[in-house]
Amino acid sequence: MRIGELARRAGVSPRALRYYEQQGLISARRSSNGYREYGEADLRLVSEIRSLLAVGFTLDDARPFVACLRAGHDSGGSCPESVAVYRRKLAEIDDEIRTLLIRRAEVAAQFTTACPGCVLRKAGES
Amino acid sequence: MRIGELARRAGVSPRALRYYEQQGLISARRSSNGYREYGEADLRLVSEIRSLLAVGFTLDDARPFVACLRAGHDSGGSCPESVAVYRRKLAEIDDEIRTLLIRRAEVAAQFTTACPGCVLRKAGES
DNA sequence: CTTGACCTTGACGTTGGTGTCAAGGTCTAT
DNA sequence: ATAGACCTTGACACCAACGTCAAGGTCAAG
Repeated sequence: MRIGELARRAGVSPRALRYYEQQGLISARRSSNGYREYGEADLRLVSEIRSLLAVGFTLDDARPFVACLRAGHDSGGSCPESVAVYRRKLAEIDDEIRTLLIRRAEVAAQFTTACPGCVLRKAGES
Repeated sequence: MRIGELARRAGVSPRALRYYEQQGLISARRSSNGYREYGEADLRLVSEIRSLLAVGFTLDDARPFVACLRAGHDSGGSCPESVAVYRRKLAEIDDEIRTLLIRRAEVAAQFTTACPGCVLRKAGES
């Protein structure tokens, strides 16, 4: 299939697919007229990439998963490198959550300090 | 005082101060040689901006706070517009926290689906 | 007079994952 | 032959808050 069909089937833009290729995540053989030609396995790769991006992974994070699938594993996340990325990502998310909780408290503190009493009243009164 | 001194006292770079000016947050009169000249009130404004940026506000968010101080209020957060920003920011942070919690769960779910058993073992085993 | 610390404006680089032209080649159907 | 649906590469735009040069003006001290 050509890039347009893969894009439709995977729910991405052709532009995105070219970008993934440029980043070395996917590849395509070329037909005689220069068009990219993809197989079913590529749809699989792109789907994996998409589901990872959807949960906040970067394309760089997705690399080991793609490699894992290409290596013949039936799951992109079953290789040691992917597992390492999973663990790192979970740690990163936990970190961000902690940071946000702290920040929320800091903002609330600044708020009450700057305008004691404002916090409990509705907007517009003060 | 000139830009360098204000920068040192506020703990920012001269570049940042010029940027704040370009964004309309602060202003400076010019001495005869073209140098920016600041007063103590400006240090106050910059400090306000900094403490807001430090907790994740954008420069745009900081605008009402600066305006509030310029209007003579002793706290940048005591004006209705600032209060509205505080509320909006708290809501945004809460949203981000919720999003991250959901994402954490999704990643963990993908992880266990992709590699059941990996989660509990140490890295490198599989 | 010259060093050197300060100041000026202007403009490009950073980060990620595309969107969106531009300018053109290819192929199918009518 | 021509419309139009597809493809190609290349390159700028985006968002935020600056960092970092470039190329030059200003001023006090030695």
